[in-house]
Amino acid sequence: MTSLRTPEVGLAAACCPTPGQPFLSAEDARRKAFVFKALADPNRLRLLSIVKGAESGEACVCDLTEPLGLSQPTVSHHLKILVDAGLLHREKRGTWAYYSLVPGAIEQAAGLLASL
Amino acid sequence: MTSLRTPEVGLAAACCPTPGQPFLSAEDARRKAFVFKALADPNRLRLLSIVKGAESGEACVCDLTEPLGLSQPTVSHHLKILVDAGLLHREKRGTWAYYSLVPGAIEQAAGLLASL
DNA sequence: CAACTATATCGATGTATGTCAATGAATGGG
DNA sequence: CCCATTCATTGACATACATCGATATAGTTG
Repeated sequence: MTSLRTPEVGLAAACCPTPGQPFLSAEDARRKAFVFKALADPNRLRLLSIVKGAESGEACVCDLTEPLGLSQPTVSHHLKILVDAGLLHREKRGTWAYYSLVPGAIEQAAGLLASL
Repeated sequence: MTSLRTPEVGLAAACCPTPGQPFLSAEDARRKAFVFKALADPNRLRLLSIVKGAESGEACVCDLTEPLGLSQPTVSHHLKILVDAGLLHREKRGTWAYYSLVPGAIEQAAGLLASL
């Protein structure tokens, strides 16, 4: 990605219905596609699944590297994409970075489909 | 696409919950990601939106080329991806190919998120 | 059968994406 | 203050993908 675009806020901007349009505008489509792009990778779905199923509701990178069989930089990369899409929340506590589901984000992403 | 893989059935195979697993299996993740991949493109979302909003519930390729500003081969390509994902249904009547939403497919795709 | 129309497929091309090894940045412990 | 640990960033590379023009296929009509 050239990434000179706006930081992209993910779900926060992709949830607005545009009633007057005959069909999905290019901008709305782009914003919604951005969220689905984050969901369009098996390893990212598994990351979401692990975080969702975690006892404490959160997981650090070191917990996520081994079950997926990916390198630490790769996991970090995927987590960033999920955070940018508004699906995961990142909290740094000491040396560790804890990732947790953004409340309601999954449901909101599902709602993007209903408002096509 | 190398496309020597199995034809990939999209939603039909991506909807099975696997209760015993600690988290999403690699295979389930792959199948679900396949559906989200189909949704991860702005033009494909707009195609779905147009078909959904069509009076008759269906649209032919010639109706879809102009509003998106894409070439006919490109539109055909995107439609094939949506059909393979189980989201659209294709019916050839005479010279025209009519595309319509697979009933319940959108809701089913949304359900994939709930069963992470 | 020939000509026309609507779609699909093919081949090429530029860009995006997933992945890793190497490196950098921040924190905590001796 | 140095070192170990945890995570993020960078650079490189191979693969996947979106797109188009050209071509093939199939149905329609003369």
